[in-house]
Amino acid sequence: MSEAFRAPPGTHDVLFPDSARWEAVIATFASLAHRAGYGLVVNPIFEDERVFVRGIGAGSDVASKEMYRFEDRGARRLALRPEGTASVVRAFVQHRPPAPWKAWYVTPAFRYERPQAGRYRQHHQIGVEAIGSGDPDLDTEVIALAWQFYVDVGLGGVNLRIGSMGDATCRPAFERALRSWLDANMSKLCNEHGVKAMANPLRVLDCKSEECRSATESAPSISEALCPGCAEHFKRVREGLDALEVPYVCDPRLVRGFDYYTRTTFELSSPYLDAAQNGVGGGGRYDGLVEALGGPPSPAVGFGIGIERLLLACEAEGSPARAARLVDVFVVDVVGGESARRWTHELRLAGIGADRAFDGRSLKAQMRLADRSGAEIAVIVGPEEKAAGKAAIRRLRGGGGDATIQELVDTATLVERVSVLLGDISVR
RNA sequence: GUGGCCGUAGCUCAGUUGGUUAGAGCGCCAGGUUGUGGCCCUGGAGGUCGGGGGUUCAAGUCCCCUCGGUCACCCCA
Repeated sequence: MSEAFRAPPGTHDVLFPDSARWEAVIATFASLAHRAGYGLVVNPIFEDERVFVRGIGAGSDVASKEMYRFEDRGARRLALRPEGTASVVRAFVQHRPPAPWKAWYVTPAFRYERPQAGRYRQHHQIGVEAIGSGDPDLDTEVIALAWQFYVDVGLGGVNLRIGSMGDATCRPAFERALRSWLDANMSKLCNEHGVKAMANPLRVLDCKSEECRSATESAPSISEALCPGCAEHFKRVREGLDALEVPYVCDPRLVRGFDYYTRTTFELSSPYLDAAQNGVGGGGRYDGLVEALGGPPSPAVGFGIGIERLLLACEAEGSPARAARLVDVFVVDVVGGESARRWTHELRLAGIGADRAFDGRSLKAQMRLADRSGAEIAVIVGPEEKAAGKAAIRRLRGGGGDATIQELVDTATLVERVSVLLGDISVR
């Protein structure tokens, strides 16, 4: 045997039946987004690296040291997408669909970091972007959509925090005020932020250390520095959420990692996960990003949710996983396989999930596989059935005890009979 | 990038102060039941003990190096 390869660090394979939860999560999200008028958008997984750098900010950790960058044979500087929004915005700029353009996506995202629980070099995000409207009701719609999604997948326990980061009118002044306050209070901050504070002053507010927490109690608050326009916008968003009875708390310290955010930001976290990695989704408004990527000035808002984190939270919160089953019928054929080939095909054409054994296995072995497949029904064809043009239909579960129900049917009515039986079972 | 912990069968793990052919449970395959799954019983396949070097009469066990995994810091989904 030659060397057995493994998936690269920070990446992972998801096999059935674990992947069944993925299918369910994506289907739930697709349905919700679709009902709200969001259409699927599929983007390239890599872009001109500047698409990401301009959006998330050259100074951010993600852009400065966590991107997977490479040069292709045409000497283009490319990068694997570290998040979803920038690519969707680039697509808007390129194609100019009628605004507001509402799109949803599911995509891998790549960041070169040291992997640990709940953090991967390739993780997956689902999300929506709504581009071309600054209406606060759109913020409300997007946040309510995110909230409803968690409810639908069985996570009633997530916490929603919202805040406003201001805009070009009021944020620069706030940053100046904060910066000078930090200058004066440098000694009270935790070790790391003593140094880092000047590079990105807003991040200090988001620090989890006790020193920074208590020190910044008296720091200037963005909520008091908002210009009238931003304050009004934020108020309207809160009113909208109140009206829809979406539970949230205002957090003036909420600071998101990417530079493109303006006005509304929000984050969802699970109290069942460790604090360091408890963020299960987040988003906000990014009114300047479209223009930064070469489009017309277009306000926009969106959010992204990490699928792996979401599933961790589901597990931690104990939301029940439904038993994963692929097929309803298993065809057992001990006379050569011709019947297995035919009946699996016919059943599938009739819309019934069907599987079979290969490699000419014994009856016992095939029955074992039938049981393990999770199928409700085994269709059995042996020499006697074959000669008589019939097939045995055996109930594999639910029947109760040893009194297993089995019947012999003419092959002409096989598919119909199986269909009726499955109908009865699902009704029960 | 920095640090802690851990590498024995597909999985979860035993393996006594170094001492014969390295074990268990689960899973897988087959048989018990020459036409019937689950439960039970029996048997089987599957391991260069992560890799390399060293100490020793003898290394899964001790030492060094290396690779890999995992958790945490940082940051984020």
